[in-house]
Amino acid sequence: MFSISIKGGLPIYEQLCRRITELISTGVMQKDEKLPAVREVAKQLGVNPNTVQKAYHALEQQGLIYSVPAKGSYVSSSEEGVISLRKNAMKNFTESVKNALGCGIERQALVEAIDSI
Amino acid sequence: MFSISIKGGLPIYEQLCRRITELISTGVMQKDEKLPAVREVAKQLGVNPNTVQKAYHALEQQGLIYSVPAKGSYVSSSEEGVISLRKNAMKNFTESVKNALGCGIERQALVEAIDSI
Amino acid sequence: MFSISIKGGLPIYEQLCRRITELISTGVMQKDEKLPAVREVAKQLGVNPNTVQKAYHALEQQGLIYSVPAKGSYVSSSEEGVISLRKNAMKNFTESVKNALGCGIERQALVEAIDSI
Amino acid sequence: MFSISIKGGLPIYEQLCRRITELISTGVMQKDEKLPAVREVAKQLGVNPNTVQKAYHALEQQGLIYSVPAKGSYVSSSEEGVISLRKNAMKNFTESVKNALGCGIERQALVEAIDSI
DNA sequence: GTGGTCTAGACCACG
DNA sequence: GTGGTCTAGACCACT
Repeated sequence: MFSISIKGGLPIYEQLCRRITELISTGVMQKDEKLPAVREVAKQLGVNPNTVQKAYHALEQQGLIYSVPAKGSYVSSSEEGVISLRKNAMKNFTESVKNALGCGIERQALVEAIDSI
Repeated sequence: MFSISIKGGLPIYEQLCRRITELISTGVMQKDEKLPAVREVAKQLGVNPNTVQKAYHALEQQGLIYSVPAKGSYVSSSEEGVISLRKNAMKNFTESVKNALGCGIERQALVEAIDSI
Repeated sequence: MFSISIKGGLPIYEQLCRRITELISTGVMQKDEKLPAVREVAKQLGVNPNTVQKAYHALEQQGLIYSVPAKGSYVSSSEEGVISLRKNAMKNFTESVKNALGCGIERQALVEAIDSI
Repeated sequence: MFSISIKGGLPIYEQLCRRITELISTGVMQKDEKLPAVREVAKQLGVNPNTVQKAYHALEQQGLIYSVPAKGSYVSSSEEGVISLRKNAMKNFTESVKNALGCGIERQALVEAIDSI
């Protein structure tokens, strides 16, 4: 279901967060859909349950999912979820803009790049 | 000359790299211009000289600066480094734009975000 | 009759206890009034009968309700329970007020917060 | 420096969070003051370092402290810190108000209770 | 069987 | 020595 790459330096739990975030933002996982159990994901990836738990916990604090003890974890009802996603997306965006401007790329070039997508 | 913020989680040597990269790519520092001495920067920022050395070393490997033993470090004359940086920045930028659009953020909002920086 | 939200992390039996406590303390349920049967509540909420049973048992130990075997559960006639509840609520309240004032929040803001509920 | 009680059912990391929050909100710990190292606290309390780390991490996400890898953890410069504290205090406050109202306590009684503190 | 918490100990990058 | 991440395995409350 999920795939991770040990190399890349990125923490495993971070990779999980991004992958799940991607699945939610692209609509592959619908709201209130159940996520696979912590232990199941851990076993499938050959990873420690704590690592998966950490990812789920982080996603819950972002408002993307909610966990019900003894029941499971579910995709958040898209009110909070979308807000959180957009907030995060804007943060990444502004960061990349700062970086681009810092490299001498002009504003107009960025605007054109947006329109060409 | 340089300023760092100990907060933010970003390693100090990374911050130094980015700052110097910015100064070079924006033309504030011209080619063959001498960079301040490692010890001077370290003293001014109150950080360990090893940290500054690490930043200079990383920049040298990127081809952005070159070191002359017993003389100092200078801005590299080749423009390969800057071109590579811009290419990378544009890649990150387009990626973040795709992500933002995928979350339902509108183009206009992105353009406004650029102008507000 | 009762409604629960599977979110929020709060155990279902806890939610039941609070809801019933609320109904009793606000006078919606009068003394010696019969509570709905365990199985009925369970079926209606789609939860395990054991969960409802646990809630009723906890309330009985608090003295808020009493059970007649093979008949059902009824609101207790004694007002000790309610008094104890109010005492506890006031304790929590004053504690949160002290905390809020300690953070620099003004009295007026607290009063307004009360009125906006 | 810190003291915890195993009993009480409250998770250890939660107790740590509350204790540190208290120390900050009461002004015992000033802004940019260094918190004791994760391992040090763990050793002193006879608790696992991970547990302390969890508490520090939670406090960091709340904006109450900030951690600098390889340097230490520090009390957040009181801009974010106070905001976070007030936000949390108001949350607790409204919760206790709802609880009190649910027990049949009247608004006026709550207002009087505030003024008597 | 589920999520949540905890222990015991390890490795890493960084300063 | 510091925070950050990870493993291996355990116990608990709840459904």
